[in-house]
Amino acid sequence: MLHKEHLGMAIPRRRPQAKTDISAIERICVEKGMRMTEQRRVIAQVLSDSTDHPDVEQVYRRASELDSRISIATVYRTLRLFDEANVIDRLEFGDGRARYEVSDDSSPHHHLIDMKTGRVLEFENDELDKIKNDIADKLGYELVGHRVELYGMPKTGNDDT
Amino acid sequence: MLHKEHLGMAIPRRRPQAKTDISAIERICVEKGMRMTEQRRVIAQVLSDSTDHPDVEQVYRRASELDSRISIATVYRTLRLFDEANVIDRLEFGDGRARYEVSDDSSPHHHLIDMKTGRVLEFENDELDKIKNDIADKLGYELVGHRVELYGMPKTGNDDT
DNA sequence: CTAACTGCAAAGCGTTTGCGATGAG
DNA sequence: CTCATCGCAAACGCTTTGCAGTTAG
Repeated sequence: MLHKEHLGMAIPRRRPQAKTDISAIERICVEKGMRMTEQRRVIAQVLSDSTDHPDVEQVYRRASELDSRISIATVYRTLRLFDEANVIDRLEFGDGRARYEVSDDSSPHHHLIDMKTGRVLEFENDELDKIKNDIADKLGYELVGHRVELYGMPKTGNDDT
Repeated sequence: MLHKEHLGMAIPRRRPQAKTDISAIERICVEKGMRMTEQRRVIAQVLSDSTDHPDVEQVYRRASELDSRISIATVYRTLRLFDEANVIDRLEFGDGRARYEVSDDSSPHHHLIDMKTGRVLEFENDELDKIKNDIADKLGYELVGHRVELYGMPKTGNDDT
């Protein structure tokens, strides 16, 4: 999993956020006229409790621990639903399966994938965000989405799990 | 939430590159002790002639036109081979299938996907490349790969070339 | 009560692979 | 000749979906 980072630079770790997310998700479900089933509540719980970037299988396993009545089909359906409602973000790190994280518009970030351990680090960089927008603008586009992923090998001296 | 639908026909928008690519690919094949079969030659030809970012199906179709004896399994195998030999780059724009382009170390670039037409624009940005490296470095990593994709909607007044 | 939702199992889709046949070196 | 490579079709891994039963509102 993701532990505290050792480098004190501008490396915002993921906020150990409170259950506000769950109610946020529930609120949006209600707003969109969706039914708040036990399964959705559990999956929302799992997502907001996760500090990593779980794939479907992982969400399924974590949800099953809380409530064994959940099927993986429902996990797939629910994750897609939440993604479309912009409550969570679907990530793809190139290994074929999707990963998810709770959306957080207030602190947009990107990912660096540790090619040795598979760990995923998050980082923010305002300059990068600015350049992205400038480029899109210069090309005549309004930026509606983006994907910035860095893949790196830990430098020697970098203690890793 | 990045779901693109019609990325089907990306319009050519790549700098015209010389056929030197073919010999470059052949050279590398030989260097690595691989056999230069007719199939590989044809696929290399297709790739270096492509100015867009064809997916496997498209490479298969274009190759078939040049030589009908090619099977899609060979296209998959060859593309993977070329990718591993770093002759071509595998791209993923989020629609589930892989796309390919001939590598060009001399002018690293990124992609902006037109969400309206599916067209893929390429752009270079040294500052962006520098920031990427700085971030990886600061996090304790050596950058071994990256993926920067922008998704944009054409601004009004954008002359769709 | 009834439309939305779920579980299950089957299907879908892009990609990979086992195997016997083929051909490059 | 011999082994890398090929074509074919079956298998694979992740994801979606049709259907009949369940449940939130």
